[in-house]
Amino acid sequence: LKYNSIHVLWEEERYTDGSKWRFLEHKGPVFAPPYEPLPGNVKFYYDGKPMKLSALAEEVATFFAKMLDHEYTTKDIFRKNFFKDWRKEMTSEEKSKITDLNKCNFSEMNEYFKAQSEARKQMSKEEKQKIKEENERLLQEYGFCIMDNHKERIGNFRIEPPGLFRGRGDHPKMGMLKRRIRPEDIIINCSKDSKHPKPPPGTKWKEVRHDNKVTWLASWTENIQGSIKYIMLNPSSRIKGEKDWQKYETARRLKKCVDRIRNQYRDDWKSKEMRIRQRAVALYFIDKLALRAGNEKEEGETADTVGCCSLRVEHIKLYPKMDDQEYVVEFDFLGKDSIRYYNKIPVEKRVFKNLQLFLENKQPEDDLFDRLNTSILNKHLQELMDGLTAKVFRTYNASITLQQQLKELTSDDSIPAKILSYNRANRAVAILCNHQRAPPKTFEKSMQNLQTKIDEKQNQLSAARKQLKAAKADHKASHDEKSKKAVEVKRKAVQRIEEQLMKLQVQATDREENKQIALGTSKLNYLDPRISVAWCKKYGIPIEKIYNKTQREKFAWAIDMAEKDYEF
DNA sequence: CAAGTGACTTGCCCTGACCTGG
DNA sequence: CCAGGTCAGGGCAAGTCACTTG
Repeated sequence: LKYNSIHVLWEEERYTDGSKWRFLEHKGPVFAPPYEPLPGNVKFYYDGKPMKLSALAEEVATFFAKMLDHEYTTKDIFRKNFFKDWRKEMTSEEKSKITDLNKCNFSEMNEYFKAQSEARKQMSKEEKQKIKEENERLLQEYGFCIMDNHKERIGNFRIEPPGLFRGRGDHPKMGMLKRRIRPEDIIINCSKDSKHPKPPPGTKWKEVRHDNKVTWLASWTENIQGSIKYIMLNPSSRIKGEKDWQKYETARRLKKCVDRIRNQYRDDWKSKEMRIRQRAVALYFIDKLALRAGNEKEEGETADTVGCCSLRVEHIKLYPKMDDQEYVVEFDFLGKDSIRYYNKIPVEKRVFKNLQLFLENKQPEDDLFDRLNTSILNKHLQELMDGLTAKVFRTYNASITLQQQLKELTSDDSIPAKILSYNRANRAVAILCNHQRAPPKTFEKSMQNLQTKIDEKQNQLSAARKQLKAAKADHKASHDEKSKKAVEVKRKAVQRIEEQLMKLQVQATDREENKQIALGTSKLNYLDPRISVAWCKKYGIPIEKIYNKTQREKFAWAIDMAEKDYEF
């Protein structure tokens, strides 16, 4: 019954004036719990002597003490930033006394927190249940809002607690104090005719506004980068789902005109104008390698990372010949989240010659594409196709790769084997997008455990086979019904063990191949879920094998829409 | 245009709840 | 029942991109 389906509802409810909702009511955010001073017996020592800290100074000290086991606290920049910000919270007396972080001893505090977390783990079932219930109550009260005619789950209704900023990679601001957010910092967004959220007793909101051109419910400005943080809805909400759907529809429109665009940029490699050649080579990289756009960043404010448009001379090396390949480009740079991108690829001669040209008379730290930035590139893309931006290529190439790989890899085999194929297709996309993860700390061990299980299963199998053989021999000798039955039983047993063994082996392969690759990001953000839904329907795979509960909620629209013949 | 602002998506990591096997 | 392992979900940092401002 299409009448009932989600996208029909969406079509009906879409506003044409850029407004995102008519009615919005919520309870406001949940604030971080207030600071609880340390018990008197837990001491901070300066220069070997115990020292009682003022509440504010103590609170900031505990942030550091909690992280003592972390590598961060050994880093110079982290320590320097922390100490500077900590001193700002000290009384003048403390400030004059505490002048050297190396003389600070937080270990008692650190042990106290460790003991606390240990105690939390040791809590009785009843105590744990009570906490769970309290969390559930908070979720029910603050975790939902009404947007237009729907009750929707809020994504993050808790305000971030104060603490020490941990940037990724070589971040110049690591260790700085993230200050506590108060009601006076919060802007509330809701509709005029709703019941407005109440600030905690004795406090005020910074502002209450009624802006239905945006989707957020509350916002505040954080003090590290001065950027705005938002409270928004959960991915399962209409407003997020609809946007997600649109994203994939844009990518599908790119599919229709990608040949034209590719021909265009290949032509542009020959342009008389440098800026056009640069634009064309950059677009080629974005398309072929799924690189990110690469906005400029403020130097010294963040870690030094780049994307396509911000690549520097030092990030690529050119090899006219390498092994048996010609015109090889070697990329080596830190991308988003300071994840290393390393790749060697052969390119077309024209691209290679252009790159040589771009490199002429430049220093390693100069921009590779000095006549290009993301704004220029996206303006160009917008002219090529309505709604086209650099990141659409990532979405398009990721989704089309999944679809192709599924066609290629799906075997006429058992369900576990099919799921391995799915994971491999997913993995191809993750590799394309360079989605990496740190190998899990328990990786080696868990591989070993799995291997042990496989060995055991193999022993079981040979034992079962022996028994089957014996039973067959027995039957040959006696030819009676009873022995015939015994053979059948043994045969079944062998079959079952074989299946179990196969399952374990598939699992081991999958895990090994996945050691340093993160599948989650592409699954959640780049792969048109309708491709996966269609694949499940086509091969009779239960959707639960591919998407867990949260993912099924996020992709409810796709599960509702896609039939087995869906084509991206 | 350059720089700044705002809104929204994408990304990796950690924690703690849950599950399983001994 | 407990210890150990796994995995979902939360947390929040770091991108993209449109738009405004000078």
